[in-house]
This record gives sequence, C-alpha cells and structure tokens, in this order.
Amino acid sequence: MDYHHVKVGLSRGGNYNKNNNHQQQHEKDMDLRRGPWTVEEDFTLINYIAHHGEGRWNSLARCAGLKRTGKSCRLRWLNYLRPDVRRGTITLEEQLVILELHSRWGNRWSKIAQHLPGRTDNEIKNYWRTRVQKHAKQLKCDVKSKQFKDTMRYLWMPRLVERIQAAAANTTNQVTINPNMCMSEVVPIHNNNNAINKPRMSENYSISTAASSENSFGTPVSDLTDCCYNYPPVISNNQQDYFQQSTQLEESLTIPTATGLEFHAAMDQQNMSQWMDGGNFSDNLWNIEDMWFIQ
DNA sequence: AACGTTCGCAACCGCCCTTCT
DNA sequence: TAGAAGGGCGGTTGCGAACGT
Repeated sequence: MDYHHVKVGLSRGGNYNKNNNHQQQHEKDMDLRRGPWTVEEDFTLINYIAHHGEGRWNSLARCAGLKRTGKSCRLRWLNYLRPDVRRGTITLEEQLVILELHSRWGNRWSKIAQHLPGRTDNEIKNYWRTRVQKHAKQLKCDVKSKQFKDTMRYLWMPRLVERIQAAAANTTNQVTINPNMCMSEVVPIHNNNNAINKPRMSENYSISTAASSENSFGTPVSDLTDCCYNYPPVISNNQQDYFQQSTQLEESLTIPTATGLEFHAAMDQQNMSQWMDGGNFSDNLWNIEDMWFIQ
C-alpha cells in the first residue's frame, strides 16, 4: 500500500472519524495524502494561515485545497511551520528546565513546552525518549524509579547548573542561574490579536535564552551525557545549593532525603559493578569519578 | 564499499475533552 | 441536553541519516 497516498478509512483517527459520518464519507471519496509534507503543501498552508489565520483545521484544510486531514495540518503548523518554532539542539538551560519540570509534572509535554519558548511538545517528548530514557536504560533502571529521579536531581541537574555557570563565566553575558527556577509560577500563554500563541519563559526563570539556537552562551551544546563528565567527585557549592533549593520544592516533587544521597543505597550493586567493569566510560553516562562520588 | 544496526525525529494513531448545533 | 464536530495530547511508528563492522 502506498503509505503516502491512501484512502481514508474507518481505522484512522479517534472520535473524529467515529462521530462524523458525513465527513467520513466525504474523506472516503477524496484521496487524502499522508506522510511527509511537500514544499508545495507547506507553502499552501503557510499562505492560507497568513491570510485567514489558524483554527477550524478541517475546514482550513478543505478551503486551502490541501488533501490532508485537519489534524495533519494542525500538527504540521504547530510543530514545524509556525514562525516562532525554534529548531536545533536542546541547550543546557533547556535540558535543565525539561528535567526539572518533568520531575514535577511527568509526561505533560505540552505543559513543559509552555516554559520553553519556541519548543514544541513533540520535540521535548522526542528529547526525553531518545536521550533521557536512553540514559535510564544504560543505568538499567526505570525512568520513573526514585533511583533515576534522584540521580537526575542530585547529579545531572546540579552539574548542568555548573556547566551553564561555567559557560556563562567565559562570556561577557551576565547570566544568573537560579537552581530554583522551576518554582516559578506558570505563565499563561498570551494571545496576541488572534496571532499565534507564543509561550514565554516566566520572569522568574533567570536563565538567559537570548542567544543562538545552539546555546545561549555561544558554546557547544551537549546532552546529558556531557553534563556528567569532567567534574570533580565532590559535592560542589552549587550542588549543595541545589540540595538546599530542592528541599523547597512542592509536595509533588520527590522529597529529597536528609543528605540528598540516600538513593545511593538503592543503587543495585550488580549494575554498579557492571558499569564499572564496562571499561569505556566515555560511552557511558558515568565516568570513574562519578562512580567514586556515588560510592 | 557494502551491509547491518542504531538514532533522531516527523508524522500518525487513538483516546479524551471541549465546543458547537 | 444530547450528539456531532473539532481540537489537544500522550504514545507509537516508520523513515532516513549516521554510525559501526
């Protein structure tokens, strides 16, 4: 079957098809495209929205002459074509925000995305699944486990903060990282005269996101793995600060232990030895210093 | 160079909620 | 007020590029 050009059948969609017999028949009668969007389709959609605005996606698709479902048009616009969509590597600051907000809200991608200007829920979801879950797999633990959450909170996040501050120190930018940033209030999305909703970071976020799409500080961007490398196996002031700040988090968060290191006791010794026996730590989440730190 | 595997991400699916008629 | 229509969201899939052997 040609995946990119199929007849719409009963198997597609949720209530959309289930409840809409007329629409269903109409769509059965017309060939609807699926799969990757062409340049022409993109152009048509952008043009149409520029003149008529968003909303009413099904009728929009019809009126624009797009042989796509309304859902498909909406998705294409929100995740790709919107002018304020920010593409490129997830920055360190964004990683920090994602980790923190995910610890609060779980897989509420759209809610998390509201705090990352220009990032879509789909992008954040993909980031989480491809990067964070990969590391959880390396650690042989579940991303939902307390062990993994504590690892994020007490190792990765403080070190992200360190890295961000270190990068900031090497630039002329005045950037202050507030490890408690995610205590900020949820900022409502502004609607600018029916224009595109543009989420913005709360003023309480004291991270500058003004620079390039690669990194606010003009430095190379790395992922979670990088944030765990090249750091002394001691609890730095930043980390201590972070522990203190963490204790102020809301009840919904994993409550830190008295030392913030209790999770180490839960670390599976067999897994630990497997990591350490692994040899090539550059390919793993942890380096040897991290192992000493954990032990 | 060829082949197999892994990774990243765009797009789709299907459930659920809200809005409309 | 009920059913239809539209939209939002989290989960999943599949393709192409990158990487490894």
